[in-house]
This record gives sequence, C-alpha cells and structure tokens, in this order.
Amino acid sequence: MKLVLVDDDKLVSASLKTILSADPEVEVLAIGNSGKDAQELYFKHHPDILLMDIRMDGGNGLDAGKQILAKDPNANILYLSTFVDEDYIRTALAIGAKGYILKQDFDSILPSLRAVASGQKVFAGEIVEKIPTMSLEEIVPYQQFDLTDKEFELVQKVAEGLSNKEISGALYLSEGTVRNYLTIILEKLDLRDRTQLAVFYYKNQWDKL
Amino acid sequence: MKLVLVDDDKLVSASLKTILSADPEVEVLAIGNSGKDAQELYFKHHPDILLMDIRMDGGNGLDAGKQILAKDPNANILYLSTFVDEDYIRTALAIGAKGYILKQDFDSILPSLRAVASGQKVFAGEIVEKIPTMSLEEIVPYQQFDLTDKEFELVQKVAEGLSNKEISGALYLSEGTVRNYLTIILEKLDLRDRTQLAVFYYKNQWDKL
DNA sequence: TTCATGATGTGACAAATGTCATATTCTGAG
DNA sequence: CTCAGAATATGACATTTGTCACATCATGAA
Repeated sequence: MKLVLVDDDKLVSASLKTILSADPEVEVLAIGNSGKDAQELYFKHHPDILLMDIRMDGGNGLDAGKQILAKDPNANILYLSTFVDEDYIRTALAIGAKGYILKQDFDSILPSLRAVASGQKVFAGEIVEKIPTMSLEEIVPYQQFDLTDKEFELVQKVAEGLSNKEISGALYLSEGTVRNYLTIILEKLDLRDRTQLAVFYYKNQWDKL
Repeated sequence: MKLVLVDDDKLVSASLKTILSADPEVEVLAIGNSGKDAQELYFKHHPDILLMDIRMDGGNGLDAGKQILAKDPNANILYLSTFVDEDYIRTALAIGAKGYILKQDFDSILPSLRAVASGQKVFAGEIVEKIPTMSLEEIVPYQQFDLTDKEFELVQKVAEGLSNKEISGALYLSEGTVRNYLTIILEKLDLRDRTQLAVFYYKNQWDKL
C-alpha cells in the first residue's frame, strides 16, 4: 500500500510516517507539508492513497484535493483532521474524498487505510453519530462544479446519448437554449464536447447516484 | 435470489426447481424449455439470474442469451451444460454471460448462483483446468458485435473523448478513414453518434477489460 | 417603480461530425 | 501471376454541434 502523507505540522507527518511504516504492507513514498505539495507529490508518485490534513497553512487540503480529483477522479484521498467540522466533512464528501478520520483515533488510521485501499469509504465513528443532521445521500457530487440542478439534468440527458433536439423536447426548452446550457456546462467542467461530457459522467460514476 | 430456469429437458428443469427452492434464499420465478422461453421469461420477470442450458431444441441458449444481453447488458446469465465444449465456453464468455458450469457439479450450482448474484463470474473447475489453450483474458466481449480489433481500438479512443482528428493522430490514420470506421462501427452497434457510442461503452463496462 | 438578475430564446457562424461514392494500395489464396 | 477482398484514403455533402452576441421576459429586492 503506497502512501503519500501531507500535513503542515512536520512533527505530525514525520510521526505518521514512522508509525505507518512499521507495517510491512505500508510504503510511504513521500511527505508534504502543504496543499501545493499534495498536488505535486500526488502526480509525481501516484500513491494508492493520499493521506492529508485538512487545515494547513500553504493552501488547505480540500482545495488541493478538489484539484487532484478534477484531474484524476479515481484518486483515493483520505482526510485526517483534528476536528469534527461539519463543513469540512460535507466538502470532503462533496469533492469525492474516500473518507474523513480523526487524528485522535490513532489505532483506526491503519485499518482505515486498508478499507480505502480495498475500495471502501470510511468515516470516523464519531462523525456518523454526531451529525445525524447530514444526510450523506443528499450530498451531490456535482455541486462541486457549481452546476445548477437544471444544468445537471442536461448533463444526464447528454449522458444518455440524446441529441440537442431530443433534449430540448425532453426538457421543454428550445434547441438554442439547450446549446447555450451545453456551452456553460462544458465551460464549467473544462471539457470540449458532449462526448467528453458523457465520458466524464461515467468515469466519475455520476450514473450511480 | 430470484431465478428463471430454462432447460429443454423438463425433467431437469423441474428437478432443478425442486432442489434450488429448498434453499429459502432462492425463489424460482418461472421455468422455460427453449431459447424463446428464455427471452420471454427474462423480460417478463427480470430475475437476478437466468440459469439456462446451452443445447436446446427450440433455439439454442447462446443465441437467446446474446439477444437478451443485447437488450440488457447487465443481465446475469449463467449457463448450465453437460459438456466441456470449448466453443460453447468461448461463445458464452464472448456474449458476456456470467459463467459456465456443469450439471454434474451438482453441489456447486447453488454456490455458483450466489457468486454470480454477488457480481462474480464463475466457471467449473474442470473448465479452467482442461482448457489451458484458451486465454480467458483474450476473449473479448466486443466480438459479439463483429467488431474488428482495429474498430475496437477506435471505439476506445472515442470513449476517451478524443475527436476524429486526435484519433487519426493516435492511430496513424487519415481523418477521413477514422470517419469511415466510425460510420461502420455505429452501423454495427446500431447507434447514432459518437456520444452514444461512449455511453454504450461505459454502460456495457467495456472500460473494465 | 426601478433595477438587477436569472432563465429562456434567436440568429449567425465556424467547426466537427456522419454519410456516401469512389479511388488506391496491399496482401493472401489459388 | 492474378484476382478478390481488406485496409486506407479522398472529396463532396448535409447535419449537428459549440460559440457568441444580443433579445425578451419574469421575478424579487431595493
């Protein structure tokens, strides 16, 4: 299990490395101390998991994670935080991170890494209990790209393979409007054409909720 | 686990029902005796798994399976045969069936069904041993649509979101040739445009090998 | 009311796409 | 060698797509 660790407290990141490296399965490829580091190291080493602090001096972990996931939707990013902060958790989920665990939960870090490595999402028990107000299901990943609901509807139609004319019929819009929407959407997602949009849709598993 | 059973030997299908129904998890929705039955019953009941014989009088099981999978790529079809016939196995795999087991392996039928229900593919041990000449990896599901290797390469490029010009660069073909290929491919798969092709690609999980 | 804003629409345009008829080239079977 | 059939290419063409500038309209805040 190849890891990259990022924490702006060098003591923490170093300790983590020491502790985690004790396990023969674990290999720490690199250590960083800022969001910027996270991006560089991620794309340099392509670790199985990027274990990262959220609150950091040099650019926060959430923005960095968002950018990494924009380029590589399959990146496994596991956040390690000191606090149970609802906004943080919400955002972490929204950008598609694989989990949010607490530094205090010392013993659970390694098992959590394993879980993520095997494709699970993992959240500290405290979180699930403490925040029943959050409906995890409702957190829609597309909000991360500032798509409106209507825009997302359009995306879905494109991802079904409909033409602009067909979409205009399905959504009761003029064909011209559909095109305008498309232009906006492609702009927001930094894509070139409807085919890339469909590809993006399935690669990011937007078809699964 | 909801099943539809199809075997042209009514004794076999009836016995199977009796035996499988003994397990409380199993529910046999219907029994058929021909390939035609298989299609009708599949789309009438939408079972979790269609357990079907290959060699049957009223239209063979492979053709029926192919047609079902053309309409519903996610159909779980498990073939139950008396013989270890390489051609059968090859075809079964090629059309995207979930497995090929032997009637003799009596005790393994139920476990195999469970495996398929949980998303696995399953093949009788005899098969994997007896036929080392077959490289399972090489059996490509797209052969079912008579796509050539080159055509499939093109499909992959489209499914990555490349334009015709980009594809022509990647595959060392002229842009015109790429278009011609595209026309053929769309014709073969009965699709309209490249976006539908990309959608088809991911829906049929061609991205997973 | 006035104004800003967002949702929707139109027209014009260039580029990309898909179709078709028709070459050209290469290669393998006979 | 010769021929048939792939594979590859070209040009013409109609359509669709994506972009842009600019309307129109409703609605809610000031």
